Amino acid sequence: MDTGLGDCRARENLDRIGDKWSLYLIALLAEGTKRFSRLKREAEGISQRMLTVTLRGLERDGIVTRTMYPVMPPRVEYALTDLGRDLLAAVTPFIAWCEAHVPEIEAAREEYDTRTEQEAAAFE
Amino acid sequence: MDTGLGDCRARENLDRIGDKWSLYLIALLAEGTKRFSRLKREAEGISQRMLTVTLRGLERDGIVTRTMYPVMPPRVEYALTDLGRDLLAAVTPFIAWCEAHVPEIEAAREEYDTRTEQEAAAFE
DNA sequence: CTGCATCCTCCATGATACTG
DNA sequence: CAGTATCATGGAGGATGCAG
Repeated sequence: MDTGLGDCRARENLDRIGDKWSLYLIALLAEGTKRFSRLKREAEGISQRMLTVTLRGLERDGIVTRTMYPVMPPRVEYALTDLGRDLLAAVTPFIAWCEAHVPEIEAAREEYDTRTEQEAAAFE
Repeated sequence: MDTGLGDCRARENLDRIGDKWSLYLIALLAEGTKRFSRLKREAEGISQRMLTVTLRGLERDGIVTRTMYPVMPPRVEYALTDLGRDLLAAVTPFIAWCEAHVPEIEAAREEYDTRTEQEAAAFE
């Protein structure tokens, strides 16, 4: 089975998704065009700085568009591009997988942790 | 569109994939059971430490199995679990997306960079 | 061969304060 | 409102040496 992951390029793009906020913001923008302040509110826990930085990266990659209205106070709107929507669609199966297997994974972790603890104890 | 990403759990699992080596190793193991030294060879650029650390994490999450043969010299084999194979299948669309859109993304980056450079120059 | 311990570096992220 | 600038920091990851 060749997954194409040996290819450096696929791994580079993982970074676009793998950071802390990108996918989250993409998901929020999938609901429609939103302003900076709204994203700030809805992306729980994000700092202003990381919101700016992450949006810049997404804009640079052609995943979101940034529209600035020269009014006072400023108004800036962000929206997903077609590329961005495609991306989200491609990641959806993974998101579904996560939700489906969360209990399984947590169980595996607990089982692993208790098992290794016992081994550590037996070592005494 | 609800992507389920607001859910903290989905974002936690992104970490399992989003790190530097996990998905790479999963892809390599999709080709079949492999020994530590072989993974070390095939995962180009990985350090011994990160190979160990990453495999431990995957084992803990129930994504790979670790089988140790008590011989001299040691022989340890890693293999994907069913859960791991499921995971890889779920991520495949994303990998395909990456390969399909690499040129598009690189073009967007260049366009963005030259555009912002011009704006910076115009600011002088 | 496989893997742990140690040390070290760098970068992603966060906190805070300031600005058009 | 939507940023930018600055500083601080934790943790990911790499290098190296040792061990069973």
